Order: sequence, then C-alpha cells, then structure tokens
Amino acid sequence: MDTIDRIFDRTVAEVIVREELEQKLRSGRKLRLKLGLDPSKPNLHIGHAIGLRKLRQFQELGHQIVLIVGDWTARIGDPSGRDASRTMLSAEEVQRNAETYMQQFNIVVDRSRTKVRWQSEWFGKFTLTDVFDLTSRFTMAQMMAHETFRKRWEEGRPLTLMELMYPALQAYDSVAIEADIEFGGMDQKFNILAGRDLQSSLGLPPQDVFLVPLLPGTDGRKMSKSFGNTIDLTDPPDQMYGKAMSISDAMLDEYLTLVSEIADAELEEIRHELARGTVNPRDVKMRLAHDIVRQFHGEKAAREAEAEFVRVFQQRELPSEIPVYECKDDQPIAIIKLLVGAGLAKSTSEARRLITQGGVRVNDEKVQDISAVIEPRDGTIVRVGRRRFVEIKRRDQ
RNA sequence: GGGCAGGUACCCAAGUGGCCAAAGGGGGCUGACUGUAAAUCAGCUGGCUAAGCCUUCGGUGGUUCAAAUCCGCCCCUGCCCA
Repeated sequence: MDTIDRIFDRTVAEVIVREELEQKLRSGRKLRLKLGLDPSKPNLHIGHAIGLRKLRQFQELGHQIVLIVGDWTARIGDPSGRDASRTMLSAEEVQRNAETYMQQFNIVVDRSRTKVRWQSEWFGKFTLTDVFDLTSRFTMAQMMAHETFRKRWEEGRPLTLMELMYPALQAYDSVAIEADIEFGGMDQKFNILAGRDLQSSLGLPPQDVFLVPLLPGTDGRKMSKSFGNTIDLTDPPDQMYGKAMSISDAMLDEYLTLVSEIADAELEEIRHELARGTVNPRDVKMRLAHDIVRQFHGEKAAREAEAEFVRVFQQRELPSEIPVYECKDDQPIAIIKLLVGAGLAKSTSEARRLITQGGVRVNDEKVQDISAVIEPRDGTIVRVGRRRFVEIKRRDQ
C-alpha cells in the first residue's frame, strides 16, 4: 500500500471517477483541490475533520488546496438537507465567520499550503448576461433531481428561485479556479457534480469528486449545532472526552471507523470482541474518547481528560476545576436566588423545579426546601445534577 | 390579479368562544438504575414578589362579561386558475 493507495482508505465514501483520479495522482502533476467554505456556520466539528485529514494527506503529496470562501453562496445558505429557507447573512457576518473558520481549519490543515479565494472575486463582477449564460446551462429537471429541492417542492414548502441557483454558483467556482478535484461531505454530491457538468459544458476538463461520509451526531441524528450533538474542534479536552463518552452504543462502530486513528487490523479485532461480548463497550468508548482528544489536544491532555472523567463520573467526585461564583457580601442568600445568580438555573421557576426534583446539593447535602437560605462561605460547593458545579467565594471588597 | 387552505410554545403538531399556560410527539432537564454524560424506566418542561398574579397562539384594530378560537384590515406561506 503506497501513499497514493492510502488516500482511498476507510474514511472515503465515494470517488467519482476513481480511475481518473488515480491517474491524475500518478501523473506527478500538482493538482488543485477545491474545498468550499460555508461561512454561515463557522464552527468545525470532528465530522469536518474527516475531510480535513484527507486534505492534509493530499498536501503531503505536494498538491495545492484552494479554499473558496463562499461569501455569495453563504448569502443564499446551502439548501442541501434543509427544509426551510434561511435568512441571508450580512457581509460583515460572512467576514467574521470566515476568519473563525480559517482558524479552526488550521488545526488540521497546513495553512501555508492553502490558497484562499473569495467568490466575490468573480461574482462581484457578474452581469445579468453572465447570470443568463450560467443559468441556461442547467434545467429545472436537473435541479429537481436534487432530493432536497424535490422534497421541498412535493411537500409544498417554500423554495425560492435564489436557492435554486445555489448549485450553479458553487459549480461556477470550479470553473473560476480550474479545479482538478473538489472535496465535500456526501451531502455535497449534487453540488460538486454540478461543477463537473458545468466544466464539461464549457469545454474544460471536469473535476473529480471526492466525498467523505457524513458523521452522525453523538446521538445518531444528523450532527448539528442545533441538536447539541456535535464534538467541536475547539472543545476543551474535558468536554471533548465527555462528549465522546456520550455517544450512544449504536454509533460506536461508525465513530471508531471514521474518527479514530486506530489501525485497520486492530479495529477488526475490537469489532470481534464487541460482537462476542468479551469486552465492555464502555472501555472501547474510553479508548475512542482518548484517541479523539489525543488527535486534537495531544497525548498528555487525553490522559488528563480521561482521569478527570473517571473521577467525576465514575467515582462521582468533584471535578478538579470548579467555576467560582463571587458573592458580594456575606449576607445569607436564598438558595433560589443563588442558583439563578450563579447561572445554574435559567429562571426562578427552573430553580424551584430543580430543588423539588432533588437535583440540588450544597456541600453534597441534598436541598429539599424551596425557601432554604444558605450562608455563603468560601469553598461552599453548589451542585446541580451531575455536571453543573459552582464554588462560592466572597469578593474582597 | 382571482379562488381555496394555512401561520399555535425550542421543533413538529392538536385545539375553532369560558373546563387553556394551551393535548400528543420530539428535544431538553431532574431522578432511579447501570457499564459512561450509553440503554431503559419515572417525573418535570412560559414567567413572577408563587395555593395568587402576569405575559404568550403571524401583526393590528374590533365584537363579547369572556377570544388561540368570532369579525375587519395588514404581513407571510402553499395549492389551483391567469
């Protein structure tokens, strides 16, 4: 297995056209790899990391990455997989988001070997004539082949003309930069293929399509910030470890395959043991969590996060670092006020509920009385549920 | 431009004069249990100075003792016709 074969490993979903791409790779030519950046959601999670790791591999083979800042397409919002239109972003938001994105992109990919191009470089000069020329190369039937568009249409949901143009714009990017390969998740298949078609239509060599699988969220649903089931690249080690431990058992295999860097042979062994029941799934999950933290924060952080997890969740001890809540004075304070003030409850009503349900502890003693009043002493620990803690400290005048 | 059907809480969705802070599901939270923040089961899930009060059902103005529910106008969406 040479370095080129390693490009086509277990984290690849589909390559169109595989033989063509292999030929390009072996030709020794320096290739231009396109990746579109969607500045409407700048936060990168470990699902994105699958594709980014691939890009780094290509970089190591000496190829050129071109990162397209989709400042025009972001204003539309990628309709793929969406059942409702999104509100348009302002130019400033796009700028800000793009910066955040590129910082996180850097965690995995070598920035110095990445060229950044903005869509406005070409779309800023677009005239209506150009729009006609572009849109005349796609038919409604082609667009309706896109499952998202078809479903929206069939279910009678709103679908704007502007959204219909999204694939065409993304396709034109490939023309503008003369991409040899475009990268994306499986949800990008349609858009990337549109680029391939458009290039051919204009007499250019068509790009190859390199697709990585979409990683489901920790709960098995689509990984999305709004579900709160992501593991972000910027998550601190403890949180990353904990989130990895919270993936449901059903997702374990997929995560091991796509996210961990455990070697194929060993992974096969782990699968057998899981199937035979000779290993505790929890321990495999710990191995996975460790591996994930290691990739993004290093071995030392991974070991520490693991120790912390064992301490807090398995032995139910206090975490090593607890947020501090400063009290203005030493006046006794109603527990409800304290919970809200320290951000442990969103409202008084919620604080009451938490107490009634037995979820509140002060210095490890359950508080049952809604009207309880406590003396704020330095070092008093207030705990809500399993995971929320606060340590009281009096502010020195 | 005309006709018809819609807009309900974080999301989906019931409710068509008082019994509505509003069914049900999802999500979230808490508890029990455990093998972990997995799985399963149970409870909770607008706010407040809290057995009472206040705000919410696209917007606004009415009718009524009483409106998510009835009426007028406006905004938004879909379907059919042009």
